[in-house]
Amino acid sequence: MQNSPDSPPPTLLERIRSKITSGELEPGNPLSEVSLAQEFDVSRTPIREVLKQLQLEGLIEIRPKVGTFIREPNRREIVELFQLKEVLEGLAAALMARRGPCPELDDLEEIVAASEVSSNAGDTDTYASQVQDFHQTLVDGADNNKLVEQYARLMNQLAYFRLVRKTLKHPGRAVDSSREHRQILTMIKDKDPFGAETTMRAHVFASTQELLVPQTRTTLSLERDS
Amino acid sequence: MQNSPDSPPPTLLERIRSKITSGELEPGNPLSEVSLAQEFDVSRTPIREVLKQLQLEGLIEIRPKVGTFIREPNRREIVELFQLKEVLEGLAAALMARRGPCPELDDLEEIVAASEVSSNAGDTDTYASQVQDFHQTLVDGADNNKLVEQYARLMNQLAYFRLVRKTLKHPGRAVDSSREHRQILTMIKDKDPFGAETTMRAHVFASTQELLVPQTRTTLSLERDS
DNA sequence: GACCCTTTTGATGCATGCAACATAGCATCG
DNA sequence: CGATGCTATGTTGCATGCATCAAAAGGGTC
Repeated sequence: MQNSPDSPPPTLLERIRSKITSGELEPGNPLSEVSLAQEFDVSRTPIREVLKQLQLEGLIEIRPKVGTFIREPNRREIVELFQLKEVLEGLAAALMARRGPCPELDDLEEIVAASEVSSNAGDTDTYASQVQDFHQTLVDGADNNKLVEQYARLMNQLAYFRLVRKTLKHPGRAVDSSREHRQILTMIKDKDPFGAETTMRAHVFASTQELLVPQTRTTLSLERDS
Repeated sequence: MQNSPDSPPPTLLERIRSKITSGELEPGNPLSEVSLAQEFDVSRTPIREVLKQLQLEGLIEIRPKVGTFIREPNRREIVELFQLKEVLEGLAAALMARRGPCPELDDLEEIVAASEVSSNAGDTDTYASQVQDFHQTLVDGADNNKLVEQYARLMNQLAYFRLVRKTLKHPGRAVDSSREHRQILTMIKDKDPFGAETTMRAHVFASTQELLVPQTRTTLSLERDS
C-alpha cells in the first residue's frame, strides 16, 4: 500500500530490514555476513554496509569480532519509543489540521469509514491493517518529509508488527479506537490543530496502555534494562 | 561538554561527521573516498561504510558513480526539522517536569543563572553556548535515550552551529530568550508537565522565527533542490 | 562557430584475500 | 573430579584490485 505508485527494485537494505521487521528472524538470532551474502548472492562488502546501517537504526547489534544479532528492544526502550510516537503522531495530526484539504484527507475519510465497519463486525485482522493505514496516512498527510523519515525509523525499531497483534484482542478496544479515529478526523477537517493533536496523543497513549498492560501487571515499571 | 565523563577514542564516523557539522567543509563540496582514506590513514572500505551512514543521517548525498557531496538542507527541510525540534524539546520539558529532581535539573539551574548574567551583559558568544547547554541538558534530563538519539540526529542535520550564530544578533532576543528559559525551569520545578511543554514549544517556535526570518532574502536562495 | 561523437579520466560498486580476535571445546595438570 | 591453559574454528575488520559507469575533454564534421 505504501509503494503503490512506483516500486523501484527494493534495496538490499530494505530487503534485509524487512527480514527482521517482518518477524522472519527471531530476536537474538545470529546474522552471519557470509550466509546473508550467499542468500542474496552478493559479496560480504555490501552486506556489511547494510548491517552497519541497521545497527545505526537500532535493529541489530554488532558485537565486534563476535557476530551480529537481532536486537529486541527491552521494555524501557519500548516505553521510550512510544513516548516519541505519541508526540510525532500528535504533530502529524496538528500539521494536517493546519494544512487543510489534501488527498490524504480523503484517504483518511475512506479508511475511517471502512474501519468503522470492520470494528463493529469484530473483524480484528482487517481492522488491524486499517489502523496501520490510518496512522501512516496521517503522518504522510502532515506534508513533512523529515517527520515521515523519523516515524518510519521509529516504527521499524518497534517492530510494530510484532506488537499490534496483541493490542486489539481486548474486547471493545477496536470500537473505542475506531471512535477516536473518527474524532481525530473530524477535528482535522474542522481545522483544529490543537484539538487534533491533543486527541491524537490521547489516542496513542490509550493504545499504548492497551499494548503494554497485558505483558506485565505494572504498567510502567521500567524494570532493569539492557 | 558532552563527553566530559569518558572520551573513548572518537570513531571514524564521529570524526568525519564532525568535519561536516563543524563547518570545516563547505556544503556542495565533494568528498572523495580516496582523499578521506588518505587523510585518516585507512582504506576506502571503512570510509565507504561511514559515508553510507552519513547519507542515512541526511548529512551527505551520494550520487552513484559520480561522487559524494555535502548536503545543505533547503529551506523547506529546515522548517520541517524545526517543527520536529519543537515537539521533541517540548516532550523533553514535559518528561523532565514529570520526573522531578535529578542532576540535570541542578545543571539547568546553574545554566539559567549563568545565562541570565551573560544575556544582560550582552555577551552573545557566551550566551550562545549556554543556550546550547540548556537545550542539551534538558533533553538529557528527560531520561529517554531514544529521544536523545533522535534529537542528536536532528541537530546534526540542521548543522545547528551554522545557524545559531545568526539568531542571537537581534537586539533583545537574548534577554527574551533568557526569560523564557527561566519560565521553563520554574515550571519543571513546579512539576507542571503541560505548562513546561507548552512554554518550551513556544520558546522554540520564537527562536525559530528569529532564525528563519532574517535570512529569507539572501542566505538560502532555494536553488533547485534535486 | 556550433554541435555531435569519441575518448579519456576519475569516481564509485563490489569481490576477494588476509589478518585479528573472541569463543568453545578439549586436553592436561593439580 | 575440577580448574586451567591451549588449540581450533568461526566470526568480523580491513586492504586491495578490477569492473562499471558518469561526466568532462577533445576532435571531427557540418
